Order: sequence, then C-alpha cells, then structure tokens
Amino acid sequence: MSRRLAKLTTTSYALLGLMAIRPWTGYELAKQMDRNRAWPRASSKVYEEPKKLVDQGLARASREMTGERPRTVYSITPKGRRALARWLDQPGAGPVLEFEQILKVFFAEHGSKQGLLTNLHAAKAWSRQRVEENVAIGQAYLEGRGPFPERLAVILLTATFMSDFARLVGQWADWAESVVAGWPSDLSKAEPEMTALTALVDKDRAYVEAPRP
Amino acid sequence: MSRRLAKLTTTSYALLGLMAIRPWTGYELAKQMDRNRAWPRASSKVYEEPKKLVDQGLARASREMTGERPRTVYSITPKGRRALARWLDQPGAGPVLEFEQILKVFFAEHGSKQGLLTNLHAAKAWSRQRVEENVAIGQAYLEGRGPFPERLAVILLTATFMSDFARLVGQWADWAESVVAGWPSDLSKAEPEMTALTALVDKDRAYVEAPRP
DNA sequence: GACAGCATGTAATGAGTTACATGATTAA
DNA sequence: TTAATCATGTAACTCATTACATGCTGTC
Repeated sequence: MSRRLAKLTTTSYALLGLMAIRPWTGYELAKQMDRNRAWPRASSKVYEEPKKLVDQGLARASREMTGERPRTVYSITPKGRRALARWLDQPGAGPVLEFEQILKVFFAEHGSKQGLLTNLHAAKAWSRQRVEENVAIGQAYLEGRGPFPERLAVILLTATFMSDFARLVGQWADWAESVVAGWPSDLSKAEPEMTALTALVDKDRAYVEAPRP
Repeated sequence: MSRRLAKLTTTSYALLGLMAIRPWTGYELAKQMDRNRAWPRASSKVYEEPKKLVDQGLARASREMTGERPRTVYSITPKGRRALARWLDQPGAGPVLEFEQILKVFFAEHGSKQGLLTNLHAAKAWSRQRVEENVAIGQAYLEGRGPFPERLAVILLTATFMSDFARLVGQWADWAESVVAGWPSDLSKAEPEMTALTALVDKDRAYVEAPRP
C-alpha cells in the first residue's frame, strides 16, 4: 500500500531537520535521534519513517554497500527544505512529560516507604547519569571537539534547557528524599509541610506577577 | 477476543492507583488523569483501559444509570491493591520528555528568526498558563479547599516538581528570547555565547561533584 | 424548546515499541 | 578464530489518538 498521502508527524520533521544539516545513514539518524532529548523515538521507527519523506519527494534515498550489505543514505531535497521551513515557522506544541517515577511517588501511600525511597533514588540516579553525560558533551565543545561547531549557538539554547531539566530532577529528588526521611512507615500518616506549600505558591505567584522581560 | 492475558501498562497502573483512592466513574477518571501531569493520556484511552483491570480481577465495574444512560463506576479489589503495591515497590522509568517547541528551536537555522521567536513565545505562554493553574490549585489547598486534603503530603511532593518544571520552561524561554534578540536575521551567522557554555558546564560539574546529601 | 456544554462512550486508524534476524567490524 | 558489539533493517503487535455519536442538564 502507498504511503503517498500519509500526513507528516513531528517525528517526520525531526528527521527532515537532521537531513537539513547533512545526509545521514539510517543508523546515524537513529543515533542522532537518541542524543536529541527533545523527541525520543525507538530506532526501528527511525529506520522506517524516512521512507515517507522519500515518497513525498522531501528526501532522497541512495543505496550504498558495506561489503555485501546494503545501506541507505538519506538527503533532503529543495522541496524538503521548503516544507521544513514552513513547519519551523508554525508554533509547536508545549512540553509533554511522562514520568513514571513521580507517578509512583504520587501513589506512594498504597505502597511502602521503602518503595517510595527506591523511586526517589532511581530519579537521582537518572539525573546524575544525564548530568555526567552533559558535562562530557559540554567539555568537548569547550575544547573545540564538539560535533557541528557551526551550530553551537542554537545547540547551546536547547542544551541549556535539557541540562537545567536534568539537574531539576535530581535536586527535586534530593529534596523529596529529605522530606520523606522524616515520615512514618505508614505513609498515610505523613504530615504535609505547610511551609513548603506556602513557598511553592509564593514562587509561582512571583513568577506570574513579574514584569514581562 | 479476550483481554485476559494482556499485560498491564503504566497507564493501567495509573488508573489502578486512582481507584485505590476511591471509586470513580469513567468520566471522573478521565478528568483526574488530565490533572495528573505525570502520565497524560487521551480520555478515550481512559474509558477503555479499566476493562483490562476488570478482566484480571483487579477492579470491579458497577453499572449505574443517569436517566436512560448507563455509566460505569470502577473500584479496586483486594487483589488490585496487592498488584498496585507490588508495582509501586519496583523502581520506575525516568522522565521522558517530548518537547516540540524546543525541537523547532534546535533546527531554527533552517527557518526564520521570526519563527524561532514565535516558538519561544509559545513556550512562555504554555508556562504562564500552567503556573497560573498551579497558583489556583495551591491557593485552594492553603484555604483548605483542595481535593483529598488527607493526601496533601504526597501531593505536595509531586506538585513541587511539576511547578518547578513549569517555571523552568518559562524562565528558559525568557532567557533564550533575550539571547536570540541579539542574533542576525540569518541565524546560521549567530555567534554562540561562550560564557553561557562555560556557566552551563560549571553548573553541571558543581552538581555532580557536590557531596551526596 | 433550543442551544451550549457536560458526560459517556465506540470505531477507525495510525504511530510507536518490542522482538527478532543477520551482516560487518573489532578486540581478545 | 571466536566472541562481542556495531550496524541495518523487518515483522508483529499494541498502545494511543482523532474523530465521531449521542444522551443528559442547565439556562436563556
């Protein structure tokens, strides 16, 4: 069956965007999507999706050989560049977060205190791992070894967010752990920290009331 | 065909967790999932999924009537509580973020400067909206009007993260906007702010090197 | 008594993941 | 020379979304 009329998804455009930088093989696209934390997708999807772009004339596929084994190199077409530019000019969707660890924290009273601490610990581990990766990447750029140095200005914008986010997770988990440490084993008896609630609302209010920069 | 052997997903457990708090109708579950920012799902899914729980004996469905129209009220079973407790004790997956706006920022050089600013503005709008909602909810709790006040201790843990996250998005977009303001129309000519890169790496390094609390 | 919006779903479709298969390359 | 890992996909399946349908309720 034809993919001719299939509508493009955000995933399609993410791949088209990569192709606008340079041509890539399927494997390279998969690796690149992995690094780009803003739109994570399974690599099988990354191998599949570019075919749609080719069907619509937005990309070209060229078959190459590694020994006996064929591989595909994808590159963007002028029509693809125009489609990409149109997409980039439209406002995109806001962040969507899926966070299983925090979901478990939300229902913690129906499990054990140990389970709650386990999940906070897992969040800290995730954060530390990410931040360590980020240090390595940042260090590489500082030493002039980072990939696509000509794109650094834009990369720095997004990396700043991803980095802040990774630290936020860890700092939150640290704080939550210290709060939970004082709770009884029967979590349904835990007392809320009203000062934390007040502080939270104050911070939020200060933010919405701050003069627009 | 039977759903008898279907494996439970995180979505299933999210619903089971809600049922552990009290019985809900399908519509109430859908609304509640909407509010719980940690695991967003389309409401049609929320109507569908509990059937799996009933098939496995983890929940009970009772048919009620609103006039001529039937509706279903779901409640958890003892077996369901045990399954939930087991799930809660396992470490969950780390956060997964889908952020289309930032994806567009990442590819900004292939669009216009105006498009880039449009997306930063959209991110700010998203943030402001969320924070305003959070203020209203927090205010309600401060006044003793919040739902499930007996769960406040745990709610406060997760709300703190979601609130910090919403503010992070806005503060990042504010900063990015001020950086981009100084860029030329041809975004491929934009100069990276090396001081921002240094600051970023320093922050990350300070975080990983800080003594574990 | 009609219209808007709340409430309660089902159906069709498609996006995405997990599992699998296998060739090429490198390190031991 | 074998094992591990990198590279390149395909197939089967399921999760999830969008679109639709329609009853109920309050209000003008």
